[in-house]
Amino acid sequence: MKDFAPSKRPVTVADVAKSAKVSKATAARVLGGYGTVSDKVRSQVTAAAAVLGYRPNELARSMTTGRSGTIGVVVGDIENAFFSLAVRGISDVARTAGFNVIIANSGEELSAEKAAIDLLIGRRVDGLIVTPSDCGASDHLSDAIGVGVPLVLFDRAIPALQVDAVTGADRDAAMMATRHLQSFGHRHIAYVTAREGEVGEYFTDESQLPATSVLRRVEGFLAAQSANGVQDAHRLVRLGAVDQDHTDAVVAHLLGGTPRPSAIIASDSVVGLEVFRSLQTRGLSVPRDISIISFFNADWTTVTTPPITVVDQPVYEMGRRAAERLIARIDGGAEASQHFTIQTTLISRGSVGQAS
DNA sequence: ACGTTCCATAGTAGCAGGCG
DNA sequence: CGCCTGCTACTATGGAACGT
Repeated sequence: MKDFAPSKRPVTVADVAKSAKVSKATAARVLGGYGTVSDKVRSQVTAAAAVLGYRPNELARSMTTGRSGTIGVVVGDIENAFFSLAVRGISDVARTAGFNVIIANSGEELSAEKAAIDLLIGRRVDGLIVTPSDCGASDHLSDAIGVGVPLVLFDRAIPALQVDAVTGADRDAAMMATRHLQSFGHRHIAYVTAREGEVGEYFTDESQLPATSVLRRVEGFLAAQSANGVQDAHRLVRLGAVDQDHTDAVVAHLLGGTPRPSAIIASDSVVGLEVFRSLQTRGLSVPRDISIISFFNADWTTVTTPPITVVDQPVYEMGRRAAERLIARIDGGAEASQHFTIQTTLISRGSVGQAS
C-alpha cells in the first residue's frame, strides 16, 4: 500500500535547511555549533530541527572533520581490577575532552591484540591506548603509527619503539617490596607471576617475560635479592599462575621444594588472591607461616585476615595520564615521544611477619 | 572480463559576496 | 569594514555505470 506516511529516512541538515528556508551551510553552522549566525536564523533553524527531530549523523561528520571522536583501548584482561581502574581513568579524561572510548580485550594474547587493533583502526579511532601483550613483537604497533594513528602504550613500554608510554616504576616497586621482606629477615622469597609457563618453571631469561612490566619487576626483585647476598633468587621466580588450579600447583611446588620460601610476592592482584587462597586451603597462617605481598591495592586486600601488604600503583592516575597524553597527540602535539614513570608506594598491612 | 570514472551520502571548510 | 549568509568543493567509501 502506497501512502504519504513519513519515510524512515533520517532527517538531515538539508531537510532542516529547507524547512527553515536557509542554505544547508547555514543550517549546518547552527546545528554544528560553529561559525557565526544571527540570532534570528539560529532560532529559526533550531525550531525547524526540533520539529523534524533532527539528529546529527556522526559518521558523515567524521568524514569531513577527519575525526571520529573515538579512542580505542586494548587491555590485557578486563576482568583484572588493575585494568578496569585504568580504563576508568582513561574514560574520565576522554569524556571531558569529548571522546568516546571503545574497549577491547586481548586476554594477553598477541593474535587477539593484533585483531583488536586492526578492528579499531578500521573503525577510524582517533588514537589508541594499548597494553602490549608481547613487548618483543611490535610490528603491528609500528603499523598503527605508520597509518597515522597516535599511540600510547600503557603499563608496559617497548624500548625499541619510539612511542609514548605510561608505566609504573616497576623495578623500584619490586625492589621496595623485596627490601621490605628482607627487613623482616626473609631470604628465600618467591616471586609468582601469571605469565604462561610450566608448573615449577623458573625464570632464566628475558624471553619468558614478554611483558616488560613483569620483567622490570623481576629485575628489581633479583637486584634486591642479589644486594642482600642471595645469588640464586631467580630459581624462586615462578611462572604459570594462570588460574587458581595452576596457582595451587605452583604454590605446592614452591612449598615442597628447597629452599622453601618464607615469603611470596604476587606479581598482580589476581595472582595475589589466588596465592592467598592457596595458602589458606593448605591451612597455612599468614603471616605466621608465610608472608605475602601483592602488587596493586585491590579491594580484596583490605578485607582479608590479615589484610594484605601491597605495592600501591596509582592506576587511575596512570590511566588519566595515558589519555591526556594521547589526546594531546591527537590535537597535534608533535613533540618527541616520552616515557612517563609513575611512582608507587608500599602500603604495609598485616601480611608480612618475621621470617621463622 | 576487467579497470576506470562517476555518483550518492551528510556534513564541514573556505571563500565570495551582499548588506548595513 | 565587518558581520552574516550561501555556494562550491571536499571528505571516504561502496556500488553503479561506463569504456576498453
